[in-house]
Amino acid sequence: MKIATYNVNGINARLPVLLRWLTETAPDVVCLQELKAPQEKFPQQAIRDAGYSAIWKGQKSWNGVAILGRGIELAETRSMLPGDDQDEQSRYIETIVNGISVGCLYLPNGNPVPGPKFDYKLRWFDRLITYAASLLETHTPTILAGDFNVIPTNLDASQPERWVQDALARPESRAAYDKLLELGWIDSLRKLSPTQSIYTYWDYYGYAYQRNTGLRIDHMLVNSELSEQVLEAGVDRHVRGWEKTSDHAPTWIKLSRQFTNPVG
DNA sequence: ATGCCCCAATGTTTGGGA
Repeated sequence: MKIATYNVNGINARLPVLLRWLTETAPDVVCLQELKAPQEKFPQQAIRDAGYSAIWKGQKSWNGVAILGRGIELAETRSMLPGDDQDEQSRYIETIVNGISVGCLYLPNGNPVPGPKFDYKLRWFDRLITYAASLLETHTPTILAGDFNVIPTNLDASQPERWVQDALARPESRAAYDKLLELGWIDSLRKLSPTQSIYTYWDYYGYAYQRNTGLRIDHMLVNSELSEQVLEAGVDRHVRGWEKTSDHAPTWIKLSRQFTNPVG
């Protein structure tokens, strides 16, 4: 079974790239971020025609998250992060599929620092830490996947010095990410590649992809019950080289468990 | 230090991204 996460940077602008990638790699479950579309503008039919059902939480212009399931209907278990009923930004959606709890998240960017956007990022992170701690108590195989907007260590940026003052690498952001790991969440890609520089994002400008000046900011955190089933983890970096592509590349893990759906 | 590029909106630019 393969689970992936992909910040598409506009679901409608990215539809041809998304469909091409789905057809090419046939992931079983896909977490999407940055739909940049209101609820009614999600391209449900095109995705269904490609063999995937979807649940999504849209928002006009910004944010927006979705989960796709290959040949299986998904039941939404949650569509916002607990802890702030006033939060109107669409940044979390969750389902349970094939016995795995799947949380799809788009953490705030937080720039500029300091400022209200950075404060919001840290508050959102605090809510995530609280909720993530409660998830561990269920002992259900669980994954939290998405764009965390955090460069966890200097190994995760090609030019770490450039990001020192940035919300993606600020000590407060890194400390919050570290807190998740201290709770027991496991960074799948880093566990399988402890010393390798792996990037999931490259700037549109400055030929960043061609120069491989990237960041690792999309993460797949698993609990111990799921970690023991992770066989492989990787990034489909070639997708970043396609026409009209996102600035992020799809990131995935392969599990030992079989994906059982009506289609097979 | 700044811009570069790209998206959505109802634009002839702006805000947001990272």
